Amino acid sequence: MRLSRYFLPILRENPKEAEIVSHRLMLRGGMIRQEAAGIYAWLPLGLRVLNKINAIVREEQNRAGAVELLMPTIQSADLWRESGRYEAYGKEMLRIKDRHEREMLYGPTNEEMVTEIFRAYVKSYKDLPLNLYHIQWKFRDEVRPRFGVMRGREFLMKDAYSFDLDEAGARHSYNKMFAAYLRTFARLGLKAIPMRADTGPIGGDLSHEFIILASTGESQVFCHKDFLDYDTPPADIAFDDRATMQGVFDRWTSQYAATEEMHDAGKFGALPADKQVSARGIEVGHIFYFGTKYSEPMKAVVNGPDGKETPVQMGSYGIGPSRLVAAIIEANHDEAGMIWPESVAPFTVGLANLKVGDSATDAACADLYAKLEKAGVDVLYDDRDERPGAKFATLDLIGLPWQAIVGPKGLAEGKIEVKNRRSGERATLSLDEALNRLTAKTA
RNA sequence: CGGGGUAUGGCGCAGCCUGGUAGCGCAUCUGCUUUGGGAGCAGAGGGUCGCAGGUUCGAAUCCUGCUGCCCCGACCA
Repeated sequence: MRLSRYFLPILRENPKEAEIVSHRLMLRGGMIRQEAAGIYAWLPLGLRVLNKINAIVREEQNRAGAVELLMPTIQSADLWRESGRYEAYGKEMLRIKDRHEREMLYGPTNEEMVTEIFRAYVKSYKDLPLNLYHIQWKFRDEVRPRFGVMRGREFLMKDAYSFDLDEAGARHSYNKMFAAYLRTFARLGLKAIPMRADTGPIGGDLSHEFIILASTGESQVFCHKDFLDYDTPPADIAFDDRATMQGVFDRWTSQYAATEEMHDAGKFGALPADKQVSARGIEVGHIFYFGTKYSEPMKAVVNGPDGKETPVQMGSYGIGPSRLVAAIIEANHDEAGMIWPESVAPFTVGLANLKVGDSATDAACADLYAKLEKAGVDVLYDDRDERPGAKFATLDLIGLPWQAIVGPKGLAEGKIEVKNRRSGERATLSLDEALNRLTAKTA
């Protein structure tokens, strides 16, 4: 992409409303625009990151056996009356009437609807287990939205729903999502720690929040230091093997880890002092096992092997991709701006032409740009007629992992500079060497 | 939902107390000079001062009502 033809509205000054670093940087970097309290438009750069996160989330859901569909944002109130949550959910649910005065709502979550879909088609235990998920916009009319997309009213959520015949099966489904979440967050460059959680209004008796540690986190969390060094389950792990999945779960729940609400100061205090981690955390995922809470009132039943109708055992599993964009920034930035992990970077390489109009510089840039594109590298070519300082500042701000800096001084020696945004490491290379390095990095 | 702020060009702000030509920096546009860490000079454009009433010869400024947005607390992917 040529920057001169892109839409990247960078702000030089800090917007006054942005209190936390991710919000500030997302506004400055032209990633989002606030349209109302807690409601944001995703500008091109922000959308690229969001889409990359979605792609990783999707891959890991699919790997764990979940099946993607897409449910609507608008739901019927009647559906929610069946589960009893239409009254229970309260003011956080945005209620709407259509032209026929029918009561509708903008979905804050989808347990009811997915249960309705399930019961309409699945009648036999032979069709289980089943896990359906979608990535869809949700609306929760928070009393006080804040921190940009970290706590928006409208937000994107990946929500998966598992259906099993019995509790043992449901636990396996839970464990599969548990493992998939560990993999997902690791691929996003985050160290997420599962912590036992309150089940809240979703209900149920088994629940974990996935928390990343960041100084600006909203909640206080406590955990055993060893978690920080645990290995992520490999891509080829046997998701369908119950013992293997239980092993992952057991290992990642073997040490103390809790959010403030579930904190047990006594247990935590019993850990060796050098293993006690007390930090701020950001919740980036939440999984629940809630049995027949919805299947019973909504009559989602299957015939078991014994021929009897049995309400299915359910669980739900949420990840907030829009919140993750902010969370990743909170965990990856410096004074100059964002520092994207390569897996979610909006572009992998920023190519800076330091002297637009200089024929040698223009030619070298055009050549490198074409070759990088051909090699399948996402490259943002800063071909604007700006001074070098402005280009460096822009590239540092938007945090692309690699910067290829091409100017007349280096070209006189046949060299360009390749800079790593995270380490600050610079290498002076020939065009070919630079091309090799930059394509190798994204292989 | 309680408490506290705030609203003036795209962004950041001053002006309001004490009513009288709407201003500054950045950004934008034009020209020239510049070009390896957010350039310099010269010129230009852009604002019914959140909305609605009221007071007044005259309101960004004073009064009343409303709305948006932000912050602090209790709740949440």
